[in-house]
Amino acid sequence: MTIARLLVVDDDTDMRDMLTDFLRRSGFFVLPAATRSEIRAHLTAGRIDLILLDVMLGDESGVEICAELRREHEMPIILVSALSADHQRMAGYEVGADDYIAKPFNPRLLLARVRAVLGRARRTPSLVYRRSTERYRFGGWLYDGKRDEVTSPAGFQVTLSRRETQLLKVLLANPHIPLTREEIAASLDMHAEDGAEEAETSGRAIDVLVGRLRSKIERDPKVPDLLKTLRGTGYVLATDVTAEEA
Amino acid sequence: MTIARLLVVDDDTDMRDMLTDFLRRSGFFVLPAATRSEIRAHLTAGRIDLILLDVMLGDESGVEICAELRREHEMPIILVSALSADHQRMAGYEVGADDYIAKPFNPRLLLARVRAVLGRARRTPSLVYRRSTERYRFGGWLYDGKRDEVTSPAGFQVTLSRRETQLLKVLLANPHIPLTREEIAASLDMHAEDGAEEAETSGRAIDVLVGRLRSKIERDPKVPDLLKTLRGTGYVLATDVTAEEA
DNA sequence: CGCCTTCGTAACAGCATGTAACAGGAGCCC
DNA sequence: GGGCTCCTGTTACATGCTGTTACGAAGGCG
Repeated sequence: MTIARLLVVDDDTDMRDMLTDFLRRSGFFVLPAATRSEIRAHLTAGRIDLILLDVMLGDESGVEICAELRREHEMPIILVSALSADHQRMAGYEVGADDYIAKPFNPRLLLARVRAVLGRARRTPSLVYRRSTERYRFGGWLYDGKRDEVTSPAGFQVTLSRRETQLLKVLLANPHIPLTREEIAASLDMHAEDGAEEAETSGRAIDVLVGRLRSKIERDPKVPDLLKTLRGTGYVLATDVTAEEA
Repeated sequence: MTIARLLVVDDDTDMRDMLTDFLRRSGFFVLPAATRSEIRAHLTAGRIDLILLDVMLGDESGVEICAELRREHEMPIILVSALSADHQRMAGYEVGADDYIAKPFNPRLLLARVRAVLGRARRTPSLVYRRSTERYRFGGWLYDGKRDEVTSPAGFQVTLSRRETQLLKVLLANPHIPLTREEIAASLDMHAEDGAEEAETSGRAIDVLVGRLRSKIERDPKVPDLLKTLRGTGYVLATDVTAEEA
């Protein structure tokens, strides 16, 4: 996970400072802004992951600015406002806001929303559409879905077993997205329904499977940690994935 | 099997996120949508293999949308609804839905239906999942956010554990800004809420963690005190941080 | 200087993970 | 069928990570 860069937009100095301070102390990189032109300046200057936008910006309407930003940029926007009436909330969502928080808000709640929106956005990959079969390139490796073969960065062919192939596919479909063991197991139709109880099987099957895939796919020390372990959680494919022309 | 692309349409954020998340973790590529216009946008932008459509879309009727989509597109549609009465089920089928699932539904069942419906025509995608790299330079050190590695001023690589990495990120995001132990702990999702009481845990976890990070990062006596202690308060990263392009 | 608080850190215990070894099963060839 | 090979889940053990504890050092204050 990279460090998220937030843009806090509010023309009220106190509120802006409070928000900025709070979010900084919560581990975010925060840029404060008060006007439309400052927003533009920051957007031009560097990457922004999320905009916290006050609905009342002096004479300007945050909702309008939100709509405007939405037309030109992709990053998520959270609207902040003292107006919490439902129709106003709807107005926010309709112009494309990812969330709408009413003041005064619980700091914990704000954090939760920010993280939720960031998480959601992180899961929306940027796409490039082309025509192709299904060959995926990831971290130098090539997976050919038609032949069920994997080619190493050096050009060596590696044969994967059924389980290993299934696992790789699930990972390729979810790059950068953490997957728990349970989710992986479900995707592979492992430890099917045990009637009612979540028998949790002997659990370690996924670990061993991941280990086996690693031993075949991560031999190259130049591209390590393709498959990262998330302690207490599961695993992630920590590399970009590209689909290729056949 | 290619990776299927699903469009999940529901105006209820929670339900939509739940569905999206579940299907993604089951190996599908999922695009979420909440409104009629979002549906159109996604359909225009790229291939969709299956649409999961909620019957109640705010003011709009999912059934109507379904009929409309059917007139213009060929892809299969599964209607999802809290209304399970037979006549409504029939209304769904009559407008051309390929299946009709009543909420609340068994996730396994949903998966089975989706896979069944997908067991028909399919094309092939091409997509790119990208992720920006982040590198930060601080006090001679370099942190590579993509590889989670730290390089010393002398050029030696240092491996950080998960917690150490998290801590470093929070510090990098807040250079020169004092952070209390509580703030750090919150950022690391430590000692979550203990129900009601702020149990304060045994407290010293952060101290120990800081110590461990120091032992790895401050070995160079030429650049001491990167990580300063604020007695009675917390810690500060006492150096400038520069973000680098990948 | 004496007392109390805060901090640094070594040692420890619990636990999650990596992995080698094993055993049952499916497919295959003779 | 018998024997072989590969695949796959289980088990057992080694390793590394993480929070806790304990104790001594350092800081603060009268």
